[in-house]
Amino acid sequence: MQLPDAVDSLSALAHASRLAVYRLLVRAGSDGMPAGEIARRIDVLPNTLSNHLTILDRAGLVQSRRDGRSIIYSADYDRMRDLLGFLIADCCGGRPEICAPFVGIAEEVGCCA
Amino acid sequence: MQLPDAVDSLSALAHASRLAVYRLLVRAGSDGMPAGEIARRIDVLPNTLSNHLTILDRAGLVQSRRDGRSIIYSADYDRMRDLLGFLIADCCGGRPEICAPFVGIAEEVGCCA
DNA sequence: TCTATATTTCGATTATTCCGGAAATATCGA
DNA sequence: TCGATATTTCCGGAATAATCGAAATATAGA
Repeated sequence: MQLPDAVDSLSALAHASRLAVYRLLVRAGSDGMPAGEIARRIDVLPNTLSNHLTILDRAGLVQSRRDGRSIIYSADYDRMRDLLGFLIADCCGGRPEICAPFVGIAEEVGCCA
Repeated sequence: MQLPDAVDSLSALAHASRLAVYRLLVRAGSDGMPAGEIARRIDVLPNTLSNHLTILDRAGLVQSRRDGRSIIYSADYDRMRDLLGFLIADCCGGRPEICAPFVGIAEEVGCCA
């Protein structure tokens, strides 16, 4: 990942509604969730949500597929891993001790035990 | 970390110059770097950089201390760990397999071996 | 104290983003 | 085909952010 792409992803996530949408989708897993249900849960108008989803999609953070009348959105985990990798990689200027705290952060958070 | 704080941090990083500044600082380690040198390296005017540094500081991502006429800025690693933890924690909706790719990402990136 | 250096603050302009109403598009079932 | 549902697109105004010149503040050294 290059810096401009990282900025795009960070910008997409740097908004209360969009971050809430993204959290919802990563929790929904690969099943994803239709736009309408997202709108109800986050409590935003459908057209406003659509704009937010477009921004997340352009940033590569979510994917979409049509299922009948619904469009199902789901989180792109690869993109998140790339973004985290970019941020974590930044912390190492040849000094492993600096970013040692980041090793195994997933376990520390009580996630993916 | 709560969502509003995460949004603040993400917003602060969602700007090309500020992300570049932050990368510079995490590489500089705890020694930090004076504002003037940052401005030269990133190639932005001192007053513009000062605004960016204020934003990063308010987001809790950097710290500052005075040294003579210079003000030394340094990255706050705890805040970054909290932010990454927040994002990673999001990936686990009771489904450890979803975010398994994030476990040990630091090593994967070739960082902090 | 005076001057130079380092950084910040202020103020104004420009650019960008956010939001919602209205209309358009797509799909399903009758 | 028709009407209902789901979602997107278009467009305008309002709010927010970015940038820079100029002035202000703080420190060091002569």
